[in-house]
Amino acid sequence: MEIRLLRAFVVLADCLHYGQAASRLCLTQPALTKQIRVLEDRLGAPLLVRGRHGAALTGFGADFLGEARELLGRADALDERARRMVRGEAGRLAIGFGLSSLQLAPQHIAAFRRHHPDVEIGLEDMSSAEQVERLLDGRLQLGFVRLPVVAPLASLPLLTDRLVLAVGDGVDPLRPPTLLRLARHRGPGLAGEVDRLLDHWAGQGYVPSAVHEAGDIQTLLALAAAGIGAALVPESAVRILPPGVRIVRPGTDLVWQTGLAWLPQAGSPLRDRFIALLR
Amino acid sequence: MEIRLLRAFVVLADCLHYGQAASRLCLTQPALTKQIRVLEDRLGAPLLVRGRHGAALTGFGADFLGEARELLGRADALDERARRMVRGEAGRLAIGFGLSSLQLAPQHIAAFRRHHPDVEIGLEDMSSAEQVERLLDGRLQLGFVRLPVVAPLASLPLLTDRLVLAVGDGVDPLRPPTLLRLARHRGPGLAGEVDRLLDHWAGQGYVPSAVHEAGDIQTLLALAAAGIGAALVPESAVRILPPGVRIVRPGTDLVWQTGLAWLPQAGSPLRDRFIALLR
DNA sequence: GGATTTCCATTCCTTCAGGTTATCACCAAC
DNA sequence: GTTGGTGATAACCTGAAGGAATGGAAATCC
Repeated sequence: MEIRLLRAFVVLADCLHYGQAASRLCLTQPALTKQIRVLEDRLGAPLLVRGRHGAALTGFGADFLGEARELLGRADALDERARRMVRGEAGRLAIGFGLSSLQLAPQHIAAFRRHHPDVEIGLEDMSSAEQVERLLDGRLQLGFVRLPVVAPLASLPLLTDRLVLAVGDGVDPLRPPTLLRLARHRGPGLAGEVDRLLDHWAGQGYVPSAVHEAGDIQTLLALAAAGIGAALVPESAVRILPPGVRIVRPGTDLVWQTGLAWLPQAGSPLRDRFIALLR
Repeated sequence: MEIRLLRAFVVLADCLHYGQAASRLCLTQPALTKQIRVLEDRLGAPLLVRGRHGAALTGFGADFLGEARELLGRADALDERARRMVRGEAGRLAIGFGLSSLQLAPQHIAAFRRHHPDVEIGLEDMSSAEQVERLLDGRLQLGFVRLPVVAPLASLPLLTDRLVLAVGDGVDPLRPPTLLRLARHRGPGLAGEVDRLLDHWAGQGYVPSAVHEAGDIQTLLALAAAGIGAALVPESAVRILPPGVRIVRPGTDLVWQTGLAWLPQAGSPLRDRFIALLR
């Protein structure tokens, strides 16, 4: 089923006059005659009866006309949609986000959706490490992740969380027996700050006896409350502080940034618009 | 948007290998390469990135793939549907029916629909005269009408109604003052029978003083009940006989047939199937 | 590390589908 | 009869689409 033939037929059915239809199609009349004959041959039945004054649709022609119009409309819509996809006004954007970006992602995504209602946004909830993996293999175009991100990825910092120490009663925040930190896979950016803290302590002649990991911040705080040690947590965690735990600034400034990450070489105008909107 | 290019792209996106895709399309690899490049040029953006081991979709390519598949599916469906239209298994059938065929049309249409579920049937309620007009100009393919029908139309008798006289108390059914008949435009076949009745009466030396027309049978019967005269009605009208009216056979056999009518030269396999089913 | 394989791009050539011009055939209206 | 309008046909031309052969770069294999 060639679009060209359908278009010829639909225009001809509109004016029921080969000459006029041909000029509307920017063709000559014999060319149109041929196209219609080809279409009729392919279908195996006549679409029009040629009278002396113009042509008239056959019953089959009338039935077929509706279907042809339908398909043509969809073909044109696809053309238009493709153009908009190229310009970055339509398409699909797969965006990852995690617990760390719960305050961040929704508002930005909502803003983007307001500007680009035709863009289908696929939101996928996963850890920063998973997001990085999927950004690298292309399953994700954008991710709200803990910064920094590794080499081929680019990023835009959006939110800076100060890191603080949470300690239970009776624990010396400056020399805690154990340092409690979030598991490595939950936040790639944390490692550097942990090292900076340990270096800072080492400079003061102190080395904690152990570094423990936990999978989420609630667990870290619970361990701190039990007097196990000092938990290195983002300052925003004060909202979920259990009783008997207090917040202490470490001796050195430690930060944990959350931001948007992407793979620059996997360019997509849609993605670039999203980034531009956040800048 | 050429179907050919979309098909090439979709197949290529399926196997992500130019050689394999080309052979599936019954093409050589350079031809496919060219088609994809043409498509990319038209769209204005690359659909795939060519790696050393096969190709991979770009983000845009993946977005576009879904849309392309959609359109291709519809194009193929149109092909299939067109084939079935030609074979008379799909399409649209405009059928007229009137009050006179209320007992007739629904059951036949239901039977046809059972045999051909993909046929869209447009039912149009109108008088026999209107049906004839629309059959002649092609707006109707079939009509359940009073017979006989005029010259270029063909017909199939389906139901024979005996015509009887309905008279009120105190009216002589053999010499009624007035003959009450249905309006001419409501039943073309009635005129001949009316004439036969008048001839029959004339042969017996009787001529009614007037012939009155009414638009529907209820009115005719009401007039008869009022003693105006004798109403010539189909025998099936006994079901709606008002009190004080009795049925009398006229001295001669008068019939009124209902049947299916169509315009033979406006052939349509669908229509022919409908007719064949009733034969 | 060179030979081989794999896979896509390029080049060149052929073919034929699709277009144009010119003309014909037919009917209707004047 | 003539003229005008309409679609069909014929002859020809162009260029788009496909095929064969080749190129070239990465991966693979001894």
